Amino acid sequence: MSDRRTDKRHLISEAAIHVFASKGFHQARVSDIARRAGVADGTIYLYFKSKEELLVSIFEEKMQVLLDGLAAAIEGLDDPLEHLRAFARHHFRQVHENRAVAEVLQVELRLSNKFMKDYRPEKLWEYLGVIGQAVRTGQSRGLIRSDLDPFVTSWAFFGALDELAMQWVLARREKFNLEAAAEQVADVFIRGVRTSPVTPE
Amino acid sequence: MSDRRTDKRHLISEAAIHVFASKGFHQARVSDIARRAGVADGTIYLYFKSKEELLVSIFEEKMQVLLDGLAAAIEGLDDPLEHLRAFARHHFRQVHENRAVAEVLQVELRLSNKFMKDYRPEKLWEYLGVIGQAVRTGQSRGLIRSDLDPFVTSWAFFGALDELAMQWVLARREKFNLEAAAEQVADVFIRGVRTSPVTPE
Amino acid sequence: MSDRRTDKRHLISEAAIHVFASKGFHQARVSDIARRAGVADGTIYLYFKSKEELLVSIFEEKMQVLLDGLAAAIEGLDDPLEHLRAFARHHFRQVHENRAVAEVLQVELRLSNKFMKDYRPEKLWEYLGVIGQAVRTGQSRGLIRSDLDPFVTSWAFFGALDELAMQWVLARREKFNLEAAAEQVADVFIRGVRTSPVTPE
Amino acid sequence: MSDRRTDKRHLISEAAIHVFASKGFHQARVSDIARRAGVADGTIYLYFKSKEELLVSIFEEKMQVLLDGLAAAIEGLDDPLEHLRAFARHHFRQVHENRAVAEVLQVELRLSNKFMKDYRPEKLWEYLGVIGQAVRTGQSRGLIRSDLDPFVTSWAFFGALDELAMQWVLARREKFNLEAAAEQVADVFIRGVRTSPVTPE
DNA sequence: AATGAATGAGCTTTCATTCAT
DNA sequence: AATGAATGAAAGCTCATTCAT
Repeated sequence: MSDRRTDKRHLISEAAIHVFASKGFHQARVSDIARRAGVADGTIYLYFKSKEELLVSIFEEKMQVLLDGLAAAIEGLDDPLEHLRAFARHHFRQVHENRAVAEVLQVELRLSNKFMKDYRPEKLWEYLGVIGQAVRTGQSRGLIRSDLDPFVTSWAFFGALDELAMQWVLARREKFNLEAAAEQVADVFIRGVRTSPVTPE
Repeated sequence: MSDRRTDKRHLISEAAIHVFASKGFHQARVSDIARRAGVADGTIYLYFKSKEELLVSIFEEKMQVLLDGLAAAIEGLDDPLEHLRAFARHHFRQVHENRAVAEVLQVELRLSNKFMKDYRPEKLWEYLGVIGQAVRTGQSRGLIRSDLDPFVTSWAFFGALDELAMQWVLARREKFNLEAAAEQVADVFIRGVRTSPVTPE
Repeated sequence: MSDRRTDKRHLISEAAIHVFASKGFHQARVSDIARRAGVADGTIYLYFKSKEELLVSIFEEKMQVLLDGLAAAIEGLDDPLEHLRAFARHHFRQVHENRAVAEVLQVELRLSNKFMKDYRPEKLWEYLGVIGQAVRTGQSRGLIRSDLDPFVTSWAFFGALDELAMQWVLARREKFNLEAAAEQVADVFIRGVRTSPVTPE
Repeated sequence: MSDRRTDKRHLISEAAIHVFASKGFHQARVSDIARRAGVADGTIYLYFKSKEELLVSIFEEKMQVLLDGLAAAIEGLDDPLEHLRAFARHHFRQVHENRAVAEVLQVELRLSNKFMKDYRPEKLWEYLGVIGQAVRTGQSRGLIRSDLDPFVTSWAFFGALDELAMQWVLARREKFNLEAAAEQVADVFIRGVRTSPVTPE
């Protein structure tokens, strides 16, 4: 049955997220994942081609969730500068709500980039594209400085968020408040990229 | 002989940088490094306790170079906002001049954080500390908004630079100009954090 | 299946006995054992934690066989002096019947004593205990000289048997008859330890 | 100079005895021996062909000392039965006086027998020969039972002594008195092998 | 579909020995 | 004679993946 397939696939996927998050991809053994999922080692290979594909699959799936949430988060917002703020809030909210997923995404982002030469993280590019689009829209409306490269700006913004997310995930005790950080980063970027002056506080 | 020891250690270290950069730490075999360095496998263990320690050693050494260069780059600059710009320029200049080292630092930053739970990348913190200090100085002089958390701001700024550096390193063809990117990121951040309004272009 | 597990474990164990016997523990490669057992190298580690544990396991198992056989051999014998003779006969019969096992036990006796500081060869002590018990019983019945230390006597008797067993195992051609040797050693000891005089031949 | 050669050779030899005794032959590293001897690793190879030859050399040298001492110990003793007692006393006295040497001899005796198939411990045979000669002399004089095989009797006697020596060496705390043990073992054997009856105590 | 026993390639590290100085 | 840096072969063990049941 398709449902059974989906259920078990999901079961394995969730187990993998937690194992990858706690031990890291390379340290995680397939048998660890199998045990946590309550299936036999071999069963994993009925649903995923390899350990690596399992990681990629998690990445794709969770990025899709991020993307869907992001679409909802910016829906109805007209001001492209507010898109940036919404992006930051949404990103950190997701990280906050699902730490394990966040950890795996960090790992995946890094490992896939460096080691899986073939793999193209297109979902990530799509995610980034939302920032790029906001920048381009802002520029065409005269709200954002036209001298900024949307590509550079997107990665810079995402990099800032991502690095903070990683630090938050790595820190055992909460060193800083994630929500407040989202506001600060968004605020700095919005001020930094907008064309109009801002009244000093 | 101290010279011989230093030479060979350096030889191995440089070989490792290139091997780690091209294959990644886990994929790199010790024998690859030995071959590239023109020494026997065992020789590596006369200079480094383990493959992992070799990675850490490269990280420490190169971070020290970064730190020394950074100190020179901000020397004589009074304006803390200019420290941020100098940091960005310096960081990207280093990445540009030594791509392989940059790749290893990316790997190290990521993997060490996740997998070498014990290791504390103090050199990195020191590096980050320069940004944090600039922020605090700017705040005390009324140049930088006092509502910003120096810790959050430091990681956000560094994250932006680091992500761009990684994208630049990963891109086979030059998708963007690193120097121009440094100016843009520095500019966005400086505008974003400063207290005084900026005349629109 | 319990049967399959037992079978394969036994298969590996037997292969190891022969490889250890012919090359010695240190010289024996795990892959030698695997090849002889007709399994893959890794399979061995499904049944034994390490090469060393494999050796210990063989020792324990074979000592248990020795112990069981010994119990049967002295059962029904009242005279403790006859226990000594039965011990010698039984020991040499086992050595004779299973030369490879004997060789491994020799190795084990030595290696475990010297190198595996933690391992306590309790089965061996139990084996020795049978001699000690015979001595103590003989002493309490006035059959064995009370000035003899049972501990010293046990090790001396066992040492005599063991040394002969080793010489017999080492000798390619049969230098001496093992059964006759058993009688002689037992006879010398029994005469040596008993209280009552023996009529000269 | 021959003296220098002899001195340094001896220095290395003594260092090796202690290292072999404390760690065992296989666990001992050549560099351990070199450090303890205060020479460079390579120097050892100016005096000994290999680590193994170093062990053999120690064995030969120390067995010669044993042999010389044994000759002195039985000199002037006419009664071959007393030769047995003298042998036991002498053997245990040597073990007692030089525990480290004893440990190495135990190891050597065992490991060389098993693993260095080519090596013939002729010094050991010579040592054993003293017991065998006493037995044969005793038999020709009618003091020792003629039904005993001198070869078997020699190895049995030596095995008894050797096993006790090993137990004594292995025991950290003194479990038993070595001198007393010598008397007991000698006494048991002498009673056991002699033709004439012994008055019960 | 599910199992899990079996596989076997792969890799870090050790250390006896060599040899240029 | 002495050194000790360098060598490089050797091997135990792991674990992703397969496949007979």
